[in-house]
Amino acid sequence: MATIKDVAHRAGVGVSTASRVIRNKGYASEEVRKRVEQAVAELEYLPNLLARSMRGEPTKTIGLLIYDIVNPFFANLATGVEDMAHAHGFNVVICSSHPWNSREREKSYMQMLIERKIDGLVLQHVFSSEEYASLLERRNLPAVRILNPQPGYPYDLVRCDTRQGTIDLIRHLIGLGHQRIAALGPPMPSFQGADRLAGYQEALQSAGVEVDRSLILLEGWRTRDGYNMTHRLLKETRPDAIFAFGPRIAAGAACALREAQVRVPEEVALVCVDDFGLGSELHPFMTVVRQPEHEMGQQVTQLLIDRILGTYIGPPREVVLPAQLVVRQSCGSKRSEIEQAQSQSQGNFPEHFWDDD
Amino acid sequence: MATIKDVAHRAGVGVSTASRVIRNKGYASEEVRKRVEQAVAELEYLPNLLARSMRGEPTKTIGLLIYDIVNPFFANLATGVEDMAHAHGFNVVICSSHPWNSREREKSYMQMLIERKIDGLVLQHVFSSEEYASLLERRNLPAVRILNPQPGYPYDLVRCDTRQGTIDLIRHLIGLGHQRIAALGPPMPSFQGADRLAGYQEALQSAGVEVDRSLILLEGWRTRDGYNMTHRLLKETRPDAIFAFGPRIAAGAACALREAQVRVPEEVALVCVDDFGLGSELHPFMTVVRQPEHEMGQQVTQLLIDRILGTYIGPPREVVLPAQLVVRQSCGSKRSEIEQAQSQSQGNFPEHFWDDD
DNA sequence: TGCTATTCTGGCAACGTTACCACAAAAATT
DNA sequence: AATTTTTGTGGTAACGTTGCCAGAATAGCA
Repeated sequence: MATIKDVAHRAGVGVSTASRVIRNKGYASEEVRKRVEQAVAELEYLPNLLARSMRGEPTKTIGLLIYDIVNPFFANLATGVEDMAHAHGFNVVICSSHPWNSREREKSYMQMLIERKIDGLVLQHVFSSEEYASLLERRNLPAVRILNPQPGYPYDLVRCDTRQGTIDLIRHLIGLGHQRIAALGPPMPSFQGADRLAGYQEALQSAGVEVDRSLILLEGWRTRDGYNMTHRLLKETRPDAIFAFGPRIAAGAACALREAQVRVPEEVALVCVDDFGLGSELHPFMTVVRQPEHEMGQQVTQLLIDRILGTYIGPPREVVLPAQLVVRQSCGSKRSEIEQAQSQSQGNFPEHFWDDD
Repeated sequence: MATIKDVAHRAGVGVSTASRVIRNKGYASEEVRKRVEQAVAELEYLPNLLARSMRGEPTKTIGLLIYDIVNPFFANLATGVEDMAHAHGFNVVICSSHPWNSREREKSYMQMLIERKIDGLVLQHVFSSEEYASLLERRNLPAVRILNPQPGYPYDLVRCDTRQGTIDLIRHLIGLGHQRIAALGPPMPSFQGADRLAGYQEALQSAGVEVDRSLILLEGWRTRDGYNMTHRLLKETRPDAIFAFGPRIAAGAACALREAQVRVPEEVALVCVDDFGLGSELHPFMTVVRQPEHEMGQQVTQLLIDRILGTYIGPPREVVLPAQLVVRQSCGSKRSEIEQAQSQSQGNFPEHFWDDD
């Protein structure tokens, strides 16, 4: 309610003077400074950021466009973005387009962010239309990408090397004695899926294990897909291990395995990419390879802020972070008494709970 | 970049006329209308919302202040808020104060939201200081609360009847033949915790089961707390069932039970309030009582928008939604062959996966 | 003392938008 | 034909802020 005018009036000074004191910029006598500060406190004055940014100043706000905030993966990303943004005095407007991931919704978000005069944009979405790129370029609004590159457009990008992560994970399985490792993923023109599939095949080949096409099922990311694929798989064969491309697939697989009375990890190992949040504390204590979501969010925001402030000008940068192998218990198997012994010796004791502070 | 002036100039009309066409309000000839629309399209003009709201128009933005967006409970809440907000043409700025839940951070968020001239505020936080209430009242900024009331302030409130939900849950356990039911929760001056404790005691008493103080442990909400409490509990006694006040406690309990080689649900049942997201598909397939987070988010936003638009003026309203009992498998026990038979007949087949579309 | 430099202060324009007003033209009513 | 009403149009002020400038007071230096 109170404006700078009110403050100035109450302090008995001009608006410019009040403004200077408030922003702590330019000359002001000690006497005046005190009076203005008093007035600010009494009126609980807070500047109107809208008016400020109308003068062309940055809004100190960045937009974050992600697929689904309910997915803990993206939620962690978002907090990483928020962390780094706050550290630089920026605020974040999170737009989670799911479950209305229609084109219309995507566009409306984009427009809203521009209308609000955000200073920059973190994008995870792959544009469904070229139109959006032009919307950004026209206003030369800095934008950076996380996870997925935008084909044909050279944005700064932060991603995780899930190919290598998958290799680590599969090698770990092979090291435990598993040979027939099934792979459950999404249908194939898929950026995230391709890396995992490639890592899977590479790890097998480099270990001299034959890649059996019948062990690869590519039907979807959802829990239900994991469930269905596993049942189909078990009808035809009995693998040593199952590698799920994502945690939801893995959860569906765990479900199906239990129904088929196949014990994890005694009869079949089960691993996946990305973690479970709370579920990591539940059976079968999934061995996973984690993407450092929080750090990815931080880094991509750093890149964006460099662009906004002009700290970095130049060709697009790409930051690739390593994935992290988290060995729990779902990968142990009868073939690896060594590993089992080790895991038993330390019991089920979790070194870290997911919500440790 | 392009302003309404550019549009007007290109269409060969005055700014007011362009404005009228763009907002589709007031007179404009067909001829002119067409030219302006053409100019808008060619320039990819988007109005500057900041300038608009400087004229005193609402920003069509609401703020959401919650504890932790990574917690799926709050994430679901947030999407509920977003859903309803979007349905009314409002946008949402999510502020997740954890892990910097210091007073300072809380205040900085509050100020930021006010500076941005949001139209209203959804609060989950309990103010750590009276100061904040005055900040809102002074600007008579509409605010509503979710989950926790603010002691001493009559805000609209949406909450869930977890007391009754807990009663349903405990009665279900008693119906299965469990008598010695342990309760694991947070230390007691706790709003959320109190309801659950009350429900627990009420259900036992009304069923004529004696409340055994030694079965009640109140140490904290975290996984680690659940883990520690369970170990301590098992050292002294062997309950029929464990009721955890929250899913993290339950996960810690599951962990500890496994370490102690106590099988769930064969030897001890395990249930809790609030669901697991992905983890609901993992063993022990937890029986829970769910709060309808998404609907709570929607409803509280509806209350807020009523206040913003002036659709409702009057005393504070309180909406209490029922909790929903979700029976899975962790509650079955040797004492209830009936229930077990039933649950076995349908196998582990999950009727709904958490990410079904 | 006079001169320049420094410190302090407040008025004014501008940012992009829309409400209001004035006016012109056309249409409808006497 | 004279009038009122409706339709169409553009200028201007205002929203709250800050940059710029002009000017006043003070200080520093011959």
